[in-house]
Amino acid sequence: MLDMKFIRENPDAVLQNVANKNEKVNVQELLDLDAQRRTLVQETDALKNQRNVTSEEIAKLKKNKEDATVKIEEMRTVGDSIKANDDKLREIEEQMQFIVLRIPNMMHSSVPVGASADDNVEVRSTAQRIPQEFRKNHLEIAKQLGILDFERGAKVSGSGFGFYTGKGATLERAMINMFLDLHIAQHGYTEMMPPFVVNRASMLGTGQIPKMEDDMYHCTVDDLFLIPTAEVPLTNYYRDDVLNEKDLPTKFAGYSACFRREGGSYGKDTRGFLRVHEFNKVELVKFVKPETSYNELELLVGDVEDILRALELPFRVLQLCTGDTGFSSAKTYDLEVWSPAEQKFLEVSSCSNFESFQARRANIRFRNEQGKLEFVHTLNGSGLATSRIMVALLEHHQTEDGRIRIPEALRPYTRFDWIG
RNA sequence: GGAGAGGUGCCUGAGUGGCCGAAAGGGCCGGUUUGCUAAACCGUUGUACUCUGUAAAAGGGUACCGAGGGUUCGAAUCCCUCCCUCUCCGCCA
Repeated sequence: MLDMKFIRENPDAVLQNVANKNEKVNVQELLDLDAQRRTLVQETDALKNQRNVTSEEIAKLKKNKEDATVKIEEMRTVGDSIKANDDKLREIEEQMQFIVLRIPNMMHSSVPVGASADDNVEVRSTAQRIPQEFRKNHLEIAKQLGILDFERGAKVSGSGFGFYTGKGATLERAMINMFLDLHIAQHGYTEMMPPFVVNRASMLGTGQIPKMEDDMYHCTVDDLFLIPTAEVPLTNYYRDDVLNEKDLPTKFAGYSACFRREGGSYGKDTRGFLRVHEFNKVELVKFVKPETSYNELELLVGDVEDILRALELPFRVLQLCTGDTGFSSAKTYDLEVWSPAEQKFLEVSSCSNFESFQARRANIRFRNEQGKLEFVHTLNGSGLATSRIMVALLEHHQTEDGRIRIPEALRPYTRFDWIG
C-alpha cells in the first residue's frame, strides 16, 4: 500500500508506475475522493468540537441545577449531522481503500521498464545451456525410479497433487533440512515453523488479497486461507508490532507447504512438478531498516545462490523489468535453473524488496534514532522451493544409465549417494 | 462442544455516564545531587488523521481504553454482535 500523502503529492509518478506495471487503477478517482474526504473531515471535526464544548456546558448547567433543554435540543441536530457525516466519510474511505489496495508498489529507479518477461535483464549466469542428449525429463526418470507418483496423487487429491515415494520422499525431506540448516548455520536466519493456514487480515497484509484472492484455497466457514507461501505467516508475524531498531535486520527462515489453486494457468508448465497445487518451500523473510534494504536484497540473492551452488546446479540471475515485477515488489531478482529436458530456464526463486509497501499494509514499524516510528522494509525470497529443485536435480544429476547422483551437500541428509 | 472469568497507555493496575488521553506505582528519557555506582528528588513521556505554520520547529482541532455497531446532548463506563486470552468439564490427536 502506498502512502496517501505520497499519492497526493506525486500523482503523475504513480500513474506512470501503474502503467509500467501493466495495472489498471483509477488513480484520479482516488484523488477526487481524497479531496472530498478532507473537506468532510474538517467539517465533521468542527461539529464534533462544537458538541464537545457544548456538552461540557450542559454538564455545568446540570451541576448547578439549571435548565439545559435548549442546548440539549441544539445538540440533538448537531449529533444527527455528525452521524450523517461519519456515514458519508466511512463510505468515501471504503471507496478509497478499494482503490489504494489495488495500486501496485512504486518501482525502484534501477528497474528497467519493460512489458513482459522478455524484457528482463540477465545479471549474471553460471549456466550453460546444456543439450538434452540422453536425459529423460523428470517425469519419465521419476517414474522409472519409482520416486514420484502423480497418478495416485490425482486419484487421492486431484490433478496437480503428487506423492513422493521411497527415496523420492527421503530426498524431499533431505532438501528441506539442508536448506534450513544452511540458512541458519551460515546465513544467520532464525528458524521458524509457521502455521499453514492464515486469516484474511494476514493475506491482506502481505498483498495476496485482494488481487490474488481467487488463487487461494479458502476455507469459507472459517474465512481462513491455505498459505501460498510461508511469506504470509512469517511477515505477518510482526503485524501491528513495533520492532526495536537494534533487532534489525531480523531474518526468518521457515519451511511450509505452499498451496496454490493456479486457476487459469492450465496449459503452461503443467507437466509434473513444474506447476502443482501443493509444494514444499523454505522461505526467507527479512525485516530491515529502510536505508539498508537494497543491500539486504543483494545479500538475500547471495544466500539463495549458495544453495544452488551447493546443489551443483547451474543458474542465472535475472533482474525483472517493471512489467514482470510482482504487485507488491519494488525490485525483484529471479533465479533460474536450466532445464535440459524442457530446453529452457525454470524459475526456482524470486527475491524481492517490498520497501515499506507490505509494512504499511501490515503496520510493521520500528522506532528510529530520533525515537520516531517508521515503517520497516520487508524482503523475501524462496530459498528454495523443492519441487522445481527436484526437477533440476533429476535432470542435471542424471547419468546415462538412468541413475541419479545425489550432490555431496545433500548426502548427509539423504544417507544415500545414488537413486537407482 | 458445555460452564465461567477477563481484554485499559511501554508494564502492573484503578476507573460503572460529564471534571478521563485516562489515577497510582514501575519503566524509559532529561535534569539536580554524587569521587564512581546505587539511592533520593524534580520534570518529561502515545499514535493516527486534519488544519494553521516553519528552514527545522511549534500550535489548534478530532479520534483512539480488543473490533464493529447501538442508546444518549454526552460513553473506557450502559446495550448488542464479533474476535482473542485464561480457568474448569467433555471429546480427541
